Amino acid sequence: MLRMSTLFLRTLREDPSDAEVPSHRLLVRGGYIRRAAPGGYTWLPLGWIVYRNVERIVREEMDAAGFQEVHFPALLPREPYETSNRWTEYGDNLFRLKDRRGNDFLLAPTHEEMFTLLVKDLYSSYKDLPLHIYQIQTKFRDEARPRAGLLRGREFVMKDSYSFDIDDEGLQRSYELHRDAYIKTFDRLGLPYVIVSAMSGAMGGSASEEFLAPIDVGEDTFVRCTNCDYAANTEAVRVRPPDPIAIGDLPASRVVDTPETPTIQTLVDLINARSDLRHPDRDWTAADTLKNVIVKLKHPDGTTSALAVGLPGDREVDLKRLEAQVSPAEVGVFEPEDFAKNPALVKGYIGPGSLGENNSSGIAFLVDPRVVEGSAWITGADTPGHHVMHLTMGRDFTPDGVIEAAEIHGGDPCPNCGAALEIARGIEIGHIFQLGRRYANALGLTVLDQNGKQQVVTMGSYGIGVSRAVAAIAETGYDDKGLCWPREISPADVHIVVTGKPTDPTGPAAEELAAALEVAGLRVLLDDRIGVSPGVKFNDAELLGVPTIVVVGKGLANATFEVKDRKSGNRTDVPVGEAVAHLLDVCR
RNA sequence: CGGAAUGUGGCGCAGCUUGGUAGCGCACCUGCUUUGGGAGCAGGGGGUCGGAGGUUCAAAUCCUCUCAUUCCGACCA
Repeated sequence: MLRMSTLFLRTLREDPSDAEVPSHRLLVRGGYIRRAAPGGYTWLPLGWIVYRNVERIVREEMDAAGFQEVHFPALLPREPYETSNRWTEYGDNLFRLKDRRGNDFLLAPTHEEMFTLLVKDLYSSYKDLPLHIYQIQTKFRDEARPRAGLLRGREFVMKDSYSFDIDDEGLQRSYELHRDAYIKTFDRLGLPYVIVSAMSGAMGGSASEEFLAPIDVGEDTFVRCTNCDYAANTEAVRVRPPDPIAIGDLPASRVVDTPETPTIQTLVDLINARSDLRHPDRDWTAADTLKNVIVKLKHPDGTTSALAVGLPGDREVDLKRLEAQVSPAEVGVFEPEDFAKNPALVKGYIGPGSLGENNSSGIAFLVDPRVVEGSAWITGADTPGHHVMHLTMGRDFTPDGVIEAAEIHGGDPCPNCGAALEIARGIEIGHIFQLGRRYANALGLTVLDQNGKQQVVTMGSYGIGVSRAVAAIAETGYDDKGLCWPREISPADVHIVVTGKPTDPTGPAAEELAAALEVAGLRVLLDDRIGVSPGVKFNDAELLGVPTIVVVGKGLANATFEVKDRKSGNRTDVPVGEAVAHLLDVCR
């Protein structure tokens, strides 16, 4: 039994000034966590109970799926990460340190290498596969900007699992197995989620999905269809291209004099104002123009190259989407001195005439999927003060390829069904993906197949942010009074509030109830503090967020307890004699 | 890494412009009263004002440097 009189807890009446998001604010105010370092939090007794409840559910679901738990050190030597090239690729996000002999170590940000090596160490036959192993471990990432309390820390707990299969079909089955296990886990945690297709990013590999809890304070942007079940991370959205247009007798392209039109808007205004250029049926819009943006790609080997992206003028380049396409290269700004080095580029009037590997600039020219064969555009004429109209793809220019780099707008058509997409934010609570053979290849994980031949093992990698899930759960269930935990997560089933004078019979009655509930198997938090006013106790109970609150007070004169549901606020007077049965009913 | 803000008892803040005994609310301790929605009265403990250097008879306050934190952006399995 938890007793408020002795619990290591101090609730705060006011919000801490450094906490912005609700979960962070309420977890600190309610005495669940305390900040110990930037991006690092101490779990206080109530918080630790909540954390362990989440961890237990995750573990039970992994075990139920037949996965086996192992546990690695967080402190690891450099070599395996050197071999997989992540000692370099992880960059500044890796916590690095040296031992007394000057050898390099790291605090693991994730454990693909170690799992791969462990399996290599023990297994050597296809008969041993498939294998699914996991751990629940503290991870370290030197985030440039930790924020939002537990949502993005530099030290956090993650459940990471790995699957090992002999072939792609096996990997697919392992992936599905994990997907199902994740669905069960998040359902049990009471977390709402959307499964979105995602990019695999720096991890390498192919198929990848994220579980996002749709919450506005989340850092991930995703789209979902208002009609069908399509959902995707914005990086992973594939634009639905329009049908190609027969070129036939489309108007010939024509260069027009457009002085003082360095921006899309000034250009559109000018051509709409000129009778000889006006569209016969409607006004021209920014979407009729083709904007050509030059970026600089920084490759991992240190070299740079230029890339031109052509996209409808009503859209900006979405850097995240672009980077996901060009990864592992990074995207940088094409500086004025870069322009100076390439005289074929006329700033403000760049067009397909100069772009492309075989044209004057020599810069690779990739276009948005909306730029289909037969589509006609108003775009730069590569001469100062001039644009070209009716420039038609497939007739007047041919780009080097297609790239998904334009920003996604709410209302864009769904790639599946064509209905409108909506944009939402979410917290990434889980990520599953098919790693493939990257790590197995790098670290030499092979097994003998039926024919006695060495085969490289294919892997899947699956993560749940356990400490982040605590915050996400807090984030999905709170109100202006405080937290509201799902029962299985809550630090207790019942929070008993005792009111009245110390000499009143309420104290002993509450003790008796608490003891009886414990015997019945319920977890009890008893506010037995003496001399604390009822208002303080009520407010603390609501702040702490135990799902069922029992008030032992005035009603006792009529032999009743008051039972309150934290979430709905509904109150019921229950006769003392029926209280245990009633509460068991409520809590089970 | 760019932009902005903030560092004063456990928490929230004032004081800084115009240098002169470090203050308020909450929390904490003692006593009495109070006890169904963050009680009252009285008394009390706790802070070298983020750090270093400088100016000055005198620095929380002015100057320089520095560190840290938070927010926005960039970055991020």
